[in-house]
Amino acid sequence: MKQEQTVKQYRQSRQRARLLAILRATESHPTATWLYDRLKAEFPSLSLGTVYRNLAILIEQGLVRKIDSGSTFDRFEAKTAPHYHLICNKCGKIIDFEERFFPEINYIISNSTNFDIESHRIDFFGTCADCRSKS
Amino acid sequence: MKQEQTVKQYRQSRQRARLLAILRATESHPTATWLYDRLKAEFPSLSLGTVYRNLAILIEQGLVRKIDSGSTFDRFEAKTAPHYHLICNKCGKIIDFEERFFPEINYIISNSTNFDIESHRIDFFGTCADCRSKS
DNA sequence: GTCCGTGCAAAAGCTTTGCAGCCTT
DNA sequence: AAGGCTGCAAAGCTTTTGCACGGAC
Repeated sequence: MKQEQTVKQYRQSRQRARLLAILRATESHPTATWLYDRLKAEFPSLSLGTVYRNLAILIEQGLVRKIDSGSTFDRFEAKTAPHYHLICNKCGKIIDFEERFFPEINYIISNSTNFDIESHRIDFFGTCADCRSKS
Repeated sequence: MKQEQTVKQYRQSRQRARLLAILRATESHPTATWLYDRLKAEFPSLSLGTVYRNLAILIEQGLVRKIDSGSTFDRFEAKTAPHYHLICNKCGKIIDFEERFFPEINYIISNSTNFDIESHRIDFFGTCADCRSKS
């Protein structure tokens, strides 16, 4: 949350490199613990603190984004093209939706407020196909 | 998060009634602690647990909504007309924006996915007028 | 050699919950 | 009288942090 004024110099770290690789390779939007479990297979002595610290660094570098999914814990994703999220009310799964993007709404809103808009996020809530077929 | 199958019978509670009243009377999007402090003035022996329990009940009744503001703590609002949020990146303030609503995007997205969309939320991020004038 | 990154463990912060007694119905 | 609601305190969970050591540069 805190923003550094000076640009930090980061060293290379195998843990962080792999963390980013895993995040990029997965379709899901993992929690810190999930990433920890996954990474622990490669680094048996890994600690959760390292995962959080590296996630914070990757976020600061703009490579990763934190998602507020409405749960008690955060989810993360590697940042790619702008996209929205479909969040299932039943199972909590998050699905990316990249086919349509509405950049114009930033201007629509900017023009009718004295708020300086830089970005927006849209989350759609409903029921995913899996959960629908189960009921 | 857990959803009850059976419909619960709620009794009246002065604390809950006042909690909702305060939430409806405020323009801000308070945290649980803010509501606690406010309500404690009326109920000196109030406990934070009661605030959380009543917020959960009000949410289940559909009268209150929890907002994921990207902070470490939750914010709440009494549910009214559909609206979006302008969230200030500098001070964290949340401003309601009710002038424009885009119900049609639910259909746009529904039509190009097999996701059953019930609702959406849009949050705009940027800088509020106060913070802009300060810099 | 410097000092960032890591592991370990403790701490922090917000939220939830068990329990006994009170209040609503 | 039954059972939700409350206060109190303890517990729970996710996330953060202090410290000493190892690794990157």
